[in-house]
Amino acid sequence: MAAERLERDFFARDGLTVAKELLGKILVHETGCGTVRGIITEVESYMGETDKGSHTYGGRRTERTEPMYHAGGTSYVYLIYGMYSCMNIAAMREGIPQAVLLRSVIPADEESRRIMTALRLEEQNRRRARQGKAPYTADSCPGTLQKSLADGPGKLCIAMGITRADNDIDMVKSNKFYVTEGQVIQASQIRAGKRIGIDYAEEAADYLWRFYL
DNA sequence: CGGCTGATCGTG
DNA sequence: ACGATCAGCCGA
Repeated sequence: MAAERLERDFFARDGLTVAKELLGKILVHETGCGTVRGIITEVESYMGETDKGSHTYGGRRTERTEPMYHAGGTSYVYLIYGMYSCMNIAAMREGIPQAVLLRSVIPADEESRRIMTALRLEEQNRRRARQGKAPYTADSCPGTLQKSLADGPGKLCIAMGITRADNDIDMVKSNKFYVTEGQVIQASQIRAGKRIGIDYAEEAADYLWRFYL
């Protein structure tokens, strides 16, 4: 019944190939609230030390970027803007820091939808508590919260319960955090666009290295 | 549009 | 040690 897990050879390819191939695959995370499965619908490629948009541009191999230098299939989860996590999967092999940023998923089944909604509601209510506002209930929350569950890298991590505790995990070996086969995607279903949020990357900001269904 | 938020990393 | 920077999200 359970779909087949992606192995090392899948991830041990270049970052553009791995990114496009990840579309339609299923990200699986076992959380305290249950197992969440998300169909990957939007990704971006970060192509290593020569890519001005990458954290590893110019060979910045630091404690933070270390997971990108690890074997293809290694998770790279980092904190952005002081409040959100972003989830990447390393491509290629040890020493070559290419990676794929996961930007958007949709729930793969009803159970996953339930968990994602609960996790997003929980996060939203933490915000409301800081603002001194009454918490939402499942019924009183804005409809957009239900419809835009995990469409953005920060929201994806919230909805799938991904935190920095999930950083530098070998997703080929882990039993709690991995990727499986999913939908068959035709090349004609894949759109490409500019990567988001890297205005500082000069000409690299215009490369069409974002892929989505 | 601006505010939120804190780890990270280059610079002194 | 310090401070600018950020591969986002939300609400006005």
